[in-house]
Amino acid sequence: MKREHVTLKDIAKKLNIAVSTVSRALSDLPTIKDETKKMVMLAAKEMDYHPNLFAKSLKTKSSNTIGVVVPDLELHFFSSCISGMQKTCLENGYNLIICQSNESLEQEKFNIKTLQDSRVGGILISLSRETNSFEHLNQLKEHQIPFVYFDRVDENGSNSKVVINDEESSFEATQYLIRKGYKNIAFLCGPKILSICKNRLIGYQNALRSHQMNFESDWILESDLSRQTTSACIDFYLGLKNQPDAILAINDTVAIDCIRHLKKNNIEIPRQIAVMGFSNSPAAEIIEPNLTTVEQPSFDMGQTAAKRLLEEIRHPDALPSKVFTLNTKIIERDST
Amino acid sequence: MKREHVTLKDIAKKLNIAVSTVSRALSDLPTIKDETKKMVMLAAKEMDYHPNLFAKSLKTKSSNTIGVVVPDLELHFFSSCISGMQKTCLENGYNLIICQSNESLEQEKFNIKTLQDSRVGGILISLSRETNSFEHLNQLKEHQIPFVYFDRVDENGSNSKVVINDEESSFEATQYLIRKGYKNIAFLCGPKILSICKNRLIGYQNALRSHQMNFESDWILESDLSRQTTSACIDFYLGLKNQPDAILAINDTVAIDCIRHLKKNNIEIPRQIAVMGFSNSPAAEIIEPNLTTVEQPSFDMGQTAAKRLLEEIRHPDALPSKVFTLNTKIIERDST
DNA sequence: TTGTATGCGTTATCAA
DNA sequence: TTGATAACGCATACAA
Repeated sequence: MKREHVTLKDIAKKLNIAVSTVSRALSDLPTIKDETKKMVMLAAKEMDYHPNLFAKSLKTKSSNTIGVVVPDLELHFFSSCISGMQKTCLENGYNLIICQSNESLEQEKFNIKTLQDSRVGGILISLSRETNSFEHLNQLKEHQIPFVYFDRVDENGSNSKVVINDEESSFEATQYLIRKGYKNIAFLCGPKILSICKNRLIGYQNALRSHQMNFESDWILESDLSRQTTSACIDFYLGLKNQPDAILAINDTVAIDCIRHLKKNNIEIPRQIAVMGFSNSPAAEIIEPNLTTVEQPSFDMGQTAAKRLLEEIRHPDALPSKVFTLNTKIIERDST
Repeated sequence: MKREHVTLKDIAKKLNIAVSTVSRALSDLPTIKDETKKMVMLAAKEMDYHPNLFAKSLKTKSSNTIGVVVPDLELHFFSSCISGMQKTCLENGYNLIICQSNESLEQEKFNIKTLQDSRVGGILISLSRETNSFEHLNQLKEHQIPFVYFDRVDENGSNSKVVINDEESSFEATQYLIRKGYKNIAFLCGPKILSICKNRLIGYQNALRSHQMNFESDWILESDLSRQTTSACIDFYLGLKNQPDAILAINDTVAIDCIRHLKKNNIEIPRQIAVMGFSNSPAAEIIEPNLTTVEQPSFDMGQTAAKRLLEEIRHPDALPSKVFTLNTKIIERDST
């Protein structure tokens, strides 16, 4: 059973009125008689009318979809952000087109191009760990496509961003460990090209300094976030003569890999070495010992970023860019 | 710096040829001189031409996006499926619009309507646990919108589906437990409205029967997949005089909640009670003891579903529906 | 308050 | 091999 889509024309024909009248009625414009409006509404419902969004977009030069680019959809942090975005977008009649960069700059460029071709109204992006140039993003401005960074941002870019205060959160996490009595606190960092990593490292260093703590440059290691590298870092720590008694990891994934590898080496946690993470993913509650971590409001982050982007879409070039800094909270569990 | 989009017209004007010629050149149609084709291609690249997909879709009545509806984006199983879909879609020049039903039928209906309004070329869907009617899906056929089920399917629907053999996988999982020497094997099921739950239950029952095992109806419980309910089910098992010595759970989430609650009650796993799950999520490797589970090829499932949908989009009403049954594998770990 | 006419950027049909 | 022109479905300026 074939059935063509019902159009404004069909409704107009049936009611013997003009297409423009139908359009006005359905767009809820003021210049229309209440009676005809009701009539049109009724007919539209009866005939199962669905507006053709392509025609609408073609005409108005604005679409009802926004694009998202995340490094890895399977990481809970990002799927939770997306979940938040999805909610606000749906509430506002927008759709989400989702892309993954797989941590590759090349792929990220391609994603942006695809979204651009799809004429999205705006873009939400969290950078890949390879992203060291921003031309593919900044050219969006020339095309009048607003975009908002979240979590992994271009610090020097003039765009709106939604972040946590990485430096401060990391400072507080480190301070928490210091107050717990740990003396040799290591920092297992991620790719320093990412602002979140760079800033968390700074927060860690500032905390140590302001509490006049021991410090060894060997305690600062950089993992590429893979399990192998993290394990290798742990092995390195264990081989040190001045072994750390606590490890602050760049995120929960790395922290959990730490715990697993430490346990494999029969290190007791937290008695011999404590471990702390970043993000408060569901896995943090599952690993044993349960992971002490800095909670990042991922769902909220997604919502905030989406809300802001929608505003920028609605007020083109009227809005100065803005940085939203969300609060974090230390969740104390058994790994410290 | 404002910049309007470059259109076919702009290229035509610059080269002093007709719009239709430009269109033909860029569409790689045969009826065109090689020379002009090259000329147009060059100009298009130089002028940074991006086709307007809205106009294209409006004209051709087909869009390059497909929709996905999942119950919960934050569950790793689903985000992994989506990751697979994303890959094949991207390779084929399609975009993904993603919706969450949040396990609500009402929301699922709304999602379908939204996707329909967006004129997606097709839909990939895994049902909510509330979905007991399929009118909102079957009406898609009248609108010529193909859709493919994955994982949580309508068994009686005549659509293509991508599934695992739930009955057989569950039979084998149960048999595995039997061969391990467990005598009192319980089955902690999910909402039986879902075919996956119903069929896994059948597989479990068949396995017990064909091995002439003990069986108590009290051993079959139904969780709504929430942590509280699962804990309550465990409490119920522990209160039984004929206590189970192994629990086969409907999925990893439930299995992990089982383990956590059993440990809270100082039950040793697997010595006193063994636990087994379904899915092989990352958390299965993190929980202690590591969870024995049935691996479901989620990424592959997403790819297979997407590939099939694309075929159905390309050959409207030419294809008979097809069921893809993917293989599972028991991953033996320490919880059994 | 309503109708007429035009154009958004494509593709497709027909002549040339 | 190319060009002129008509649609696709909608919104909107303008006329009535």
